Amino acid sequence: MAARRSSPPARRSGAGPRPSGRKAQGRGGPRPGAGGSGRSLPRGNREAQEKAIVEAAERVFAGAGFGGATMAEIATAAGLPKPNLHYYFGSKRALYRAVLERTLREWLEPADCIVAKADPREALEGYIREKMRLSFTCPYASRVWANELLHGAPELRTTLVRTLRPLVRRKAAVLDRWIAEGRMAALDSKQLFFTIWAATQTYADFAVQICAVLGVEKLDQRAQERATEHVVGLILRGCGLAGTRSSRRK
Amino acid sequence: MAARRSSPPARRSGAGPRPSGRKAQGRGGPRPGAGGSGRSLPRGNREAQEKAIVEAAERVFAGAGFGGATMAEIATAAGLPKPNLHYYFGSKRALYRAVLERTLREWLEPADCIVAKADPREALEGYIREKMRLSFTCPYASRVWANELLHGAPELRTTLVRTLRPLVRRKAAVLDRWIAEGRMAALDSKQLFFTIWAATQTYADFAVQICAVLGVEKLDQRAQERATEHVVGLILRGCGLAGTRSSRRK
DNA sequence: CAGTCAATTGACCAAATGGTCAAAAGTGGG
DNA sequence: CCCACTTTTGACCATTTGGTCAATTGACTG
Repeated sequence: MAARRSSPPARRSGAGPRPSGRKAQGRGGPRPGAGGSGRSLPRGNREAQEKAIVEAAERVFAGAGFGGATMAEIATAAGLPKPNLHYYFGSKRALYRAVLERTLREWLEPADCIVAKADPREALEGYIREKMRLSFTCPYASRVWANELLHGAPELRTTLVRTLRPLVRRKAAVLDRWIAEGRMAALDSKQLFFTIWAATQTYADFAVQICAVLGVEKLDQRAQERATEHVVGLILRGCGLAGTRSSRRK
Repeated sequence: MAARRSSPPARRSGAGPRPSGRKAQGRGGPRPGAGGSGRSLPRGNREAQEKAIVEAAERVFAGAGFGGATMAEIATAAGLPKPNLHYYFGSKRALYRAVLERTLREWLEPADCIVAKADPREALEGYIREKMRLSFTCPYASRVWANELLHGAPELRTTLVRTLRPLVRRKAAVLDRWIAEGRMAALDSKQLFFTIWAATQTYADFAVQICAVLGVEKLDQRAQERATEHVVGLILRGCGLAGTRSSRRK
């Protein structure tokens, strides 16, 4: 755990005067190792590499959690040698944080449609549909996020308080106004967000369970639409916003 | 009585011809080892020990996932030396499975109240309330389960298909009958289960997020009741079961 | 072409971890 | 008290894993 290494990616700066134990000496076998190698990816610039690494990391972290994922696995998934990940991100934790930050953006964005001047039903329906769409199209991001929360959010507890909380406060205020104006049922607006998040992201986070119960290998277009209509319908009705027109498709 | 050993702790199954590497041996010397010791726990019988281990494991697995949890940590949490865990469960995976199996029972039980002869509103309300209660009282179990699903359910995919699926099929049939009889709104009964699970368990799985957004350290009795009334109200309304009487408290 | 700096990579290492052993302690019967 | 059997432990080990380095390659400039 030494090497705190808070320094940014490259920033190699002067030659690390690391005391380096360096006791070493040849282990028993020289280990041919090496083997193959041969470059494979048409490396692009720094940005492209970082993106490739973060995307690979997202998949691996989503599939095994922070503790279960290994840098070697991520490196393989990204098609790069392991030291490369450290070159760009410094440490496993730093890479993990990068993945989480990327996820946060996707997480907050959909709420943009909830504004005072919008129509309550349209705004909420749009929000739910967008959340459902993201659950189906970007399940990895949702899972990484879920995994982090599940384990107590060790990396982003402060982010939750500093970013998510204010956002929810603002959006909840909008809902409260709609409620006060009698435009939707009276309910706890913050809790409503929790329910919407849960109901929509369950299709990304717990997809295996849903597929197992439905007896399918994977949710096809048709099943995704069914699920979306169900969630939209149930929640809108729960909010007293049951549009007369069921608003087929988006 | 040899019978004692009925419960096959390490699955050693008879003369398990475990291929066990059984490599070398003859360590340096006999190693005096066995120094002080000083027992600490008033050990009970086999059953009590296993229970203590599983409970400790549940907490640790919930907090770090399968990959992030370590046997040493679980041993410490259980107040036992590490080899003890292996003596009773054989391996980390086996212990993990034991935890999951324990969780499964809690998971399925609450659905018992959903039977054809029951009143739709009362049955669903009771189910949701029980799920909420479990989320608040046994968050660890829910988190272990969630973590397993999140990572693709490598250990219990078959259990999902063989146990959960049939159960949902039966319960969904009950709901479908109620729907056909016009006793509740027409909706996809299986999807309804997904939504109920998600909406209720989010209070266990993602408690940190909820606490962060609400700006509290922990959900107290009052907050738990608020959350419960919210979920019950929203879903019942969504199912067209809005009891005229809001059914305060249970 | 030499010089400089970013990017790349194979080889290693120290620490952590799942798992194993053999030597104790109990425990109960004869 | 001896014997057979179950439990309990401290000490270890093989392997995995995050992380580091020195050396090398590539691109761009003067």
